[in-house]
Order: sequence, then C-alpha cells, then structure tokens
Amino acid sequence: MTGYWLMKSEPHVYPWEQLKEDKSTHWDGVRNYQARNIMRDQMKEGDLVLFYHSNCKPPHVAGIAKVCREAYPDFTAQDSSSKYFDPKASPDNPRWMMVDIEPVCDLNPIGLPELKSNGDLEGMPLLQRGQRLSVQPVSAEHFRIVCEMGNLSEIPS
DNA sequence: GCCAACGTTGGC
DNA sequence: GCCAACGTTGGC
Repeated sequence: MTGYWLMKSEPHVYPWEQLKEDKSTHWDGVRNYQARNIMRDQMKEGDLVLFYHSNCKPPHVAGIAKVCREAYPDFTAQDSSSKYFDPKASPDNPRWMMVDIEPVCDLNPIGLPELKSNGDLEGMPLLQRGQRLSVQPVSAEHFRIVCEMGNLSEIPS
C-alpha cells in the first residue's frame, strides 16, 4: 500500500532541479515534531511524494519523488557546524529524523492558485488555512488528481 | 516587507 | 500546567 505525501522546499534552498542532479538526498533540517513523526512513523520506502516549492511566485508542485530510505537520525542535529544543529540532540537521543528521497519524474508545474481553484482537491492539507507543515499527507485520490493536473497520465509505481 | 497562523519556550 | 512572549513559516 503506497503512501502519498507532500514535502516543501524553498527553491533557493533546495530546488527540485538539485534533487534531479543529486539523484537522491537526505531530507535534513526538519525541526517540527509533527513532520518528524510523519517521517518516522509513516513514511515507507516506495511511498510517493509531491515535491512542492514554497516561498516563491507562485508556489507550485514541481515533480514527483519517492522515498528511497526510511527514517533514520538526522545527523545535522548533532553537527555543531550545521545550521540545523540542536544542542539537545545526541547519539542516544537523536531527536530529529530524516528520510531519503529520489526524483521520479517532472510534473508540468502546478501553481498554488491552480490547486486552490480545483474543487476536487477540497480538503487537501496544503490548502487549509494556516497550514505550515513541511511534510504532509496527501490522499491517493488527491495525488492522482495532482498528477493529472501536471500532465502525467499515469501515477508512477 | 507585512502579517496571520501556529509552534515553542520558559517564568510562574 | 498555564499562558504570554517570542520565533518561524510562507502566502500575499
């Protein structure tokens, strides 16, 4: 049973193009418990991810990625030279977790206004007011609809 | 750059 | 354990 998710990244921090270049990346720097818990408890290898560019004009879904490694400690939390350093993290209690993702395919970029204007996406967490979670669930149906909007005829496996 | 929404921190 | 102050996110 494939899980579906949405992950936000600011394009000037880590853009979709960079993921394609890197072939895969560890999703470090998540410092929110709810997002961490989703990664730690729910994201499984093979789950599909809408890669969302936030904080740009317009914000948009840029592509589809796949979870290629399940949760493990986010080592940047224990690296004092990292901007994600957390003094409360330790080898015994890593505190923060991350997953690895890899690119699957491009989507024709789908802007936030477009997502909002599609009534079939009603209830999608991303579209809820005040939603700030950087890792969010997406229903299978919503995922399928977004794929269609991005000119992808078939959901990747 | 503004600011609404929301999470975290820390004094009490 | 409450809650005010503060910090962050992220659309606009």
